[in-house]
Amino acid sequence: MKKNKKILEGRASSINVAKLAKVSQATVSRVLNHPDKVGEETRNRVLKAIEELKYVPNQNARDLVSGSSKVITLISGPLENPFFVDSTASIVHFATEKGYKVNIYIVDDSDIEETYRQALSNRPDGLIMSCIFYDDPIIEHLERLDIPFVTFNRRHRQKLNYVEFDNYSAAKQACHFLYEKQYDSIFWVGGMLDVSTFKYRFKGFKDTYEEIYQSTLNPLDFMNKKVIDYNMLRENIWYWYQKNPGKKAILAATDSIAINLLSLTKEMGLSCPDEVGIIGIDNVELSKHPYINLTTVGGAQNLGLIAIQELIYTIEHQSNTNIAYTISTQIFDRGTIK
Amino acid sequence: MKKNKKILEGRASSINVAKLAKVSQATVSRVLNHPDKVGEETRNRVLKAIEELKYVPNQNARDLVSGSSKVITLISGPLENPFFVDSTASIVHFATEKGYKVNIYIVDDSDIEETYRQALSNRPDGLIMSCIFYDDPIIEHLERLDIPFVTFNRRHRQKLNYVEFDNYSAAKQACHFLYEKQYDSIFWVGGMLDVSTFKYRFKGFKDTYEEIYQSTLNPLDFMNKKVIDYNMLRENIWYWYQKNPGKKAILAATDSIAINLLSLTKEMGLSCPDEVGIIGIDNVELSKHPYINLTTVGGAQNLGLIAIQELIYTIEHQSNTNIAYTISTQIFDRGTIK
DNA sequence: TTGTATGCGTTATCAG
DNA sequence: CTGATAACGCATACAA
Repeated sequence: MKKNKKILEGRASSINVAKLAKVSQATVSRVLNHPDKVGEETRNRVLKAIEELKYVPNQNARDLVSGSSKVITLISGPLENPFFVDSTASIVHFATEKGYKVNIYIVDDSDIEETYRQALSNRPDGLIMSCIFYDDPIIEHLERLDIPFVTFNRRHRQKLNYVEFDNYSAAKQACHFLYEKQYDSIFWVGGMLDVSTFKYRFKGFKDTYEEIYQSTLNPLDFMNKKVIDYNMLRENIWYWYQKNPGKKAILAATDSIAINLLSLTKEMGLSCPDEVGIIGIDNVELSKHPYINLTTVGGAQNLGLIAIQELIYTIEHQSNTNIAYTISTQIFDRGTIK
Repeated sequence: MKKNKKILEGRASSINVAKLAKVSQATVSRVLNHPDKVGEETRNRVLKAIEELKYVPNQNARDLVSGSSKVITLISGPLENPFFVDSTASIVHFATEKGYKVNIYIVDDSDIEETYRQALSNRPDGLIMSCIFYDDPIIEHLERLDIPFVTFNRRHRQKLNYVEFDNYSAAKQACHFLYEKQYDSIFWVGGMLDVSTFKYRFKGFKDTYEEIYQSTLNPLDFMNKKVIDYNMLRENIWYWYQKNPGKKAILAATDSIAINLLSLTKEMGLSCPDEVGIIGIDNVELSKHPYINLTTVGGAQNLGLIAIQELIYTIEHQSNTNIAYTISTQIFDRGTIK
């Protein structure tokens, strides 16, 4: 008895509504989609039945008919990285605003195959991701599947649908900035070079360094690791710090790394910026907090936001033009470089 | 020509596969779901066709048949609040691990009606949320809809399916801690009392304060606002700071507020903890950063994680028992109280 | 082992 | 203005 009632109340379908309102199921559908094409009286009867049964249309069935799911799949990097906090927030806000649901996956550069498989089986209307490698086979797959996608922060070698900072010149700006501030020695901390972001930021740094400092970059003065081993990093930094006289700064490939470096150096007993300067790239929100107050280089716009805007535009206009944004950057001169 | 090929490649259905493999559609379905019930030779033929057409089953259609969607809807508070960063990360990780997709909505205590409507129309297998009011009509609705749900951080008056801190005693602990540290004057910054978290934390503070300090709480010594107006807050804090002699501290209802207060007081020229102590509640990850180093009271476990674990258990075991966790807390004595 | 037929909850087309 | 009816893509009971 009670169960029966529940079924009718909670999981009511348009057929149940139709019966109650003594109309055909088609009419119920019309009331929802083309109310003006239904007689006033009939409409009210249906509306009342809908209310009474707490009827909620099954979006799955709708999607099946329409062929579109109104789902956008977001494959984000880990939220321990404040960059992805910022981008996730922007993406979810904008997409929701536009009537899309956001399916979120959080990945770690590892175990990503399975994520793609699962994500794609949901037939999202679009895919937005950041975790792509410079030579990633997935791109080919996506093109074949003919599903709109965009990458932000990182891009593929093929320059297909991406929104990125001008990574090369961002690092260049950082390096110039340190030079102008008369730093004598720079230590670089980055990530694996199979990722466009790290690849070009490192290149930008290396080229610029060798140009302005007139010497080739010492292999002991940088670290590019997939997963940063903070014990090893501590040792390397310590060695570099002891060896080099003068004014010293660490250039981190991302704000996330820089913020971790703030911890590390403090723990090592090095005060920032007095004994060692630290500068990042990205200009994440967290860097603006006065207790972090990280000097960094970044853009005025949120890459994730640009990417989702473009993706949705592509979806809704069935546009075929390549999404290609390279956002220029500037220095945000705050407290960790003096 | 090209288009035709694309259609077959990208959006192939089981019927297309069936044709190519010269079997019935049902057999294709069987190959996917019960491979052992299909002849070896037939199976291989189907598998080859699947491969060739890059066939991906349409999850929507599957859901429609099965009635279950493997989707969990997460309605989270804003990611500007680090508490929700932590919980979102835990929830997404765990749910994905268990084979669920996570549909994420980010809300702001306002405009939440529409979110519920949209979220529910997707027929998620479960709902996990934090944004509920103490007297929220949605609870009744959810119960009628018979959809598994759990709230974390906040709970409903009815004590239905929640995971929360012991908010009353958390605030009590904070207040006692300040008393032991010989603070003479305490300013409270919280949120609207129509939310269980703020309601009980404030109550815990007020009761404890009046008990140990032997005086009723001065109306000028606290602020409970829905949206914190930092200009007004600055004035109120300034007034309180000037008026009261002795050792002074601000007790924030959440770490998020406390971390903002770190900014505010710094901007006001008050050094923390020397001129004013600050203590929060929640013990978010960010509070552990040595540059923030916030003294706070919180639990060892992540509320979101407990909640998602319980929710999935409920879904998979069709359990009917009420989820009710009240997690006890402790002081994390760091740098913002001396 | 395999095929046929049916239904899941919608929307849309076509008659009436 | 309204009611049948055919898809949408898949899973499954039932036949063969």
